[in-house]
Amino acid sequence: MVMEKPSAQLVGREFVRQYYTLLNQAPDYLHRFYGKNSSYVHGGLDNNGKPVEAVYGQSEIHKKVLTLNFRDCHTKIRHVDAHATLNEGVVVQVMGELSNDMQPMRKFMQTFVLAPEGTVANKFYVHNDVFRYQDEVFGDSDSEPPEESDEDVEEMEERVPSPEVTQEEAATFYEQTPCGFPVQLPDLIQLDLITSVSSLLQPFSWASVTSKNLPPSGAVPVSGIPPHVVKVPSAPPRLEVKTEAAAQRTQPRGDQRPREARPGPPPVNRGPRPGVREGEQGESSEVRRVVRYPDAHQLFVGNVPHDVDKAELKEFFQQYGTVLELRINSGGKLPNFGFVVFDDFEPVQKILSNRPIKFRGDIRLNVEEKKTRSAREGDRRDIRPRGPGGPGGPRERIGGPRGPPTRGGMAQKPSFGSGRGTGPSEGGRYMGPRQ
DNA sequence: GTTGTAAACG
Repeated sequence: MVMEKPSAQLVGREFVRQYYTLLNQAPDYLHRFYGKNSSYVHGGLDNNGKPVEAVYGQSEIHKKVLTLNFRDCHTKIRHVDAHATLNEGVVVQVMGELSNDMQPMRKFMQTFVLAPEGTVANKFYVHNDVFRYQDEVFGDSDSEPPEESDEDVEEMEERVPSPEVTQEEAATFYEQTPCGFPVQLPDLIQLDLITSVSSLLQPFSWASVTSKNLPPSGAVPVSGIPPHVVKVPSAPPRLEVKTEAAAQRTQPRGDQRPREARPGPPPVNRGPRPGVREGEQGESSEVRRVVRYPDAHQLFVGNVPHDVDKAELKEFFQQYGTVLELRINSGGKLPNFGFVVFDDFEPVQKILSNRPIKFRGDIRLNVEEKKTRSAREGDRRDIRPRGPGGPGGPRERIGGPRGPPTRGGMAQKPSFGSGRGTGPSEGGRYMGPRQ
């Protein structure tokens, strides 16, 4: 029959579905995706805390997989990129979160190189599989496995209606290679347009995907699929692989009630998640939700010259970190202030401790950590370190007779009169009068 | 001289 070549994206997606399904349902068979010359690494640190090396070949991979003790492994796929690559292959990059054996979700990135298997059209095997946990690579600074644990598991249970489809898919799988052990040929993903497309349309429904409060990133691009074939809801927020069986096994904390019977809304009290950055969703301009960023990632900037433009200011702040967004409040004659959003709290802290921040040579920007109103109210904190020599005693000579009480040294909020408290008061606050 | 936006279901 005439087989059109499926797009890389289609292959990637189909593969991803099969792979994580198998990982969940029958990890012992996972090695069948690989070939003699395949490479495989799945996170892990050696004794020195260095990421472990890959293993090669199907049987080594099989052993390796066994040591990883996959049990009831759940994956949240956040994003899949798939590109055609050399030699008719497809490179697939997956970002998501993985929970094994009831452990907390951990963020990961996984890259596959799928190579045509050769003998059969649209059949691929995994030539390379590179998996790393974010928390193993970055310190723990940016990834937060701990707090994720409880709520997240629960959240997840709630949102997974379980695609029955995946099961039957996996079943077909085994049938193809009934024998339990290493077949010479990897037995891979078999992809013909018919099966994959129909499975995309039918069993594997995007309905099984819920769109909680996600950032608008998870969209798996579906372009490249023959028009008549697939219509996927415009922006599937996230793809989840999970099975019914799996869902049952994972009842957290012994709560056996069915989801539907559970009263009340799911507990979703996570802080605002910094959204996806602006620049890079290539194709379709999807619905962009406005994301609130955590205050800690934002910098309040006052004393901004009236004639700055965003680009200039953004450029200026880029030297401290990645500026995700920058807004300037310029109302008429009002004093100019704005907010700089970074991707992390760290640049903010860096800036704060580098004060005074000079812009255009001599303009001191009034930079502060952004404060929400609630935060501002309570901030008359008296926790400031007492001046040298004790609470009351101006005998140490602070500013001078009749001058403003503290100036220079320990001043909490030296200027901008509003008397709002301060952030972490280190020395070197912005001292009011601009020059 | 200065700290937005939007939204609301209990």
